[in-house]
Amino acid sequence: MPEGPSIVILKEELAPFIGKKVTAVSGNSKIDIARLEKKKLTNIKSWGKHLLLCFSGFTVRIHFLLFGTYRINETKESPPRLHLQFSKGEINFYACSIIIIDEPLDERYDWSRDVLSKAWDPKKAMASLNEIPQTLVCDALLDQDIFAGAGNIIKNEVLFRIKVHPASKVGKLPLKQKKDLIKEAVKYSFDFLEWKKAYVLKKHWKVHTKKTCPRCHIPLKKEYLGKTHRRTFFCENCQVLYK
DNA sequence: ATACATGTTGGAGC
DNA sequence: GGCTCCAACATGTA
Repeated sequence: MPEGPSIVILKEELAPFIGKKVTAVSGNSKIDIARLEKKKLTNIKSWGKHLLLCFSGFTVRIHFLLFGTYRINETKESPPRLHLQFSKGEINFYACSIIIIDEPLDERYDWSRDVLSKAWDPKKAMASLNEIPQTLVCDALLDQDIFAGAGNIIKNEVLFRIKVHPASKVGKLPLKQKKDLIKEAVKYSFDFLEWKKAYVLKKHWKVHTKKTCPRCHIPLKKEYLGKTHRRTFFCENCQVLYK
């Protein structure tokens, strides 16, 4: 479910509920659910993998982690973490992390860090990368403070596209590769978005979950790299190790 | 059917 | 304080 583009798709799917009043609310979330009762959903935003349901004076933040799911105008067997009933239609969230944010969102979120935001600022990303020369690029791409919304699929595909080995140190990357990293993190995220919408995302994976390099046809490596130990697919031949 | 996976947090230990 | 490791959460898929 997660990765930023999937959240953007959800945000778009939920747009018809903006301006509508919550007529009933329930769920097993530990947040003070009653606060949503009779409140109008004023807006829906996203920041990276965060879905933000805006109400007057507070925001409900949904994070789907690894297993979270949702249903719009239908339900699943399992009890919803949060059920929002409207006079026409309903939204159900399952197995996700939910919190209420009481401060203004602009104080909590730096929109220029969201790879899918219009406010995305590549210069800030470059400045952040320059502060972490010892970090491996596979970890840097998953750093939500730098590339909010990028996930493990995006990580693997971006590094293959720019021909950089995941265990390369950020500080050892030539300027060209660093610029490519930033540019492709955004570009691939938008490709991901379009492919996901068209239900053809997996078809376009070059290395993620793959066995053979589509470029040179040797077997791909699958290793658990970086401090996050997330599975990493790469081609030893096509992706240069800068260390 | 057992293990794993598009993710994050908090706590322990060093 | 910072870093790493680990458990916890929870569910569809192979």
